Amino acid sequence: MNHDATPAVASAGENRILTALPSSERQELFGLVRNVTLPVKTVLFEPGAPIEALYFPIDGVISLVTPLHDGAIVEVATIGNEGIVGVPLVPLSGLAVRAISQVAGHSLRMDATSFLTWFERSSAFQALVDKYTQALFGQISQAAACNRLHSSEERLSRWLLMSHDRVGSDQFMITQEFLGQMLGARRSTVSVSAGILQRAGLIRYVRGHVTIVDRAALEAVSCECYSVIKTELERVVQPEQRSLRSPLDPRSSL
Amino acid sequence: MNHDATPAVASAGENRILTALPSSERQELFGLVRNVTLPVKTVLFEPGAPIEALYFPIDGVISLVTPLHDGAIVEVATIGNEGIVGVPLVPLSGLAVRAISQVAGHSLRMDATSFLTWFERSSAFQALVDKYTQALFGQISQAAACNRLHSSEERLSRWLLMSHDRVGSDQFMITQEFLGQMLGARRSTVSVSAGILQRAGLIRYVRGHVTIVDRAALEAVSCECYSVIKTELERVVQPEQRSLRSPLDPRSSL
DNA sequence: CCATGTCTGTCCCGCAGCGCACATAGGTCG
DNA sequence: CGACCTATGTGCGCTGCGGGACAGACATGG
Repeated sequence: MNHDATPAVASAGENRILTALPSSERQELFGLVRNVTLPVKTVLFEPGAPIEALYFPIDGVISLVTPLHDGAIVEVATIGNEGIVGVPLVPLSGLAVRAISQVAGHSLRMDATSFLTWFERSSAFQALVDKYTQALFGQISQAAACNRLHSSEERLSRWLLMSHDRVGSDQFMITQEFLGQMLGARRSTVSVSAGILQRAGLIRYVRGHVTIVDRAALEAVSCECYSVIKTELERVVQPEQRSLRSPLDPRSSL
Repeated sequence: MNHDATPAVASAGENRILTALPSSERQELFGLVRNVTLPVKTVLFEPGAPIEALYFPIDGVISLVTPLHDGAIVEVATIGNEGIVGVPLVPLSGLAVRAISQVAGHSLRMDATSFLTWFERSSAFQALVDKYTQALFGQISQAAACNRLHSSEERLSRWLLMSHDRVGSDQFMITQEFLGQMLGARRSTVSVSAGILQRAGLIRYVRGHVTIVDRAALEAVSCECYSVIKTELERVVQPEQRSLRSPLDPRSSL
């Protein structure tokens, strides 16, 4: 399933967390990772299972999903080359979610022990990981609100945009059945929503092959959550700045 | 709004994170905190605003909510004496959510700088904070799924149970209007759901005063999310153990 | 004790999306 | 080429809940 010695650079380039490191550290870290190919539906870890390895995606999309007792699953975050799969990492403990690849691609795999060692050793690495963890936290929070209040069409558009950003291509594969699970919607609902987008000329969708045709229009259809999440993720690898949004109403009293 | 020198122990006792620390460290930490009273609707921080202080609730309930551009807000997590308000903390950065007290109570307030200092200095403190952060992460993930798939009645029951655990009493105050915002539902929807629970004899609800009458029955009505989240939060202050749930299907391949 | 504001129960309408079912088109493989 | 599987489009009834609007019960201050 995974192949060592795969060419290190894929279509979307490198993982942006690692790229943001000082080059000397980055070179050292590259010695600790292994390039693995992740076919669609590969499960990287299950809820509660201790994390043995973390993944720095290069291309493709990996989702964090919450499985419910009745077998339903709901996506809570998607991770691409802007992030890390496996944080927040606590030794001997596990995350409460499943990580599963949605769009096939490549990742750099790092042992949890190596990760922890580097986290201790490199303040640059630690800062990036901490910032990403916080952004991931925000992404999930936004998804929680989005899942509650936004329509299936808005959420579908958001999902397509987020995936478009992550795979380095206008086209990628995802079946409507699978998409329905991610969005917490019935397949037929996805079919209808996708049909609307398709007839409007925003996408093309044939047997699992999605093509983004009119990105700008898609952004207009999508809910605000897309840009909110994107902005927050961009901040992780951007140089210093104080606050995420305008400090609107700094804590009311106290 | 906040009063120093408030009696240190309230109905629900102490904050369980701090209580789990070795007593010597705990005593030292108590020198850094201040007991503050948090009336209902007190905003502790806004999305994007740098965190200046963290709160260790003693009683009462504080919610993390995601505000949307149209003014709607959705609750993504509730925090009581089992947790910390303000994590994951990254210097100069802010969380993407608003923290607002839902049920009035008391908290121990700690400056962010003191928090970071202790986080560096005490491995016990660090371990607890990290574990709680991970549990909070899980709580939000579960809420994201719950918000999508569960009925308003299930979610209402869950909310009541979680609050019941946190306030040290069978009775507390929360208006249906406010509850509706938390649940991402109309007030009238809450009224109907609450009416059903009330007529069934599970709760009493008069002008903002909720009384939990039949807790067991409430658990039966609530979705699984209540127990999933509770279990995960309990683990934080419990002695070592390896995994959250059974390591069902350890990563499929690789 | 009354006025005003708050909180709640209820009703009507409309719709998004579920549950279920079925038909068809695009691929695959022998 | 034909059997067969996968993925999609679509229709229909049902329902939970949004949107909006009122009226009654309760609380608090003047």
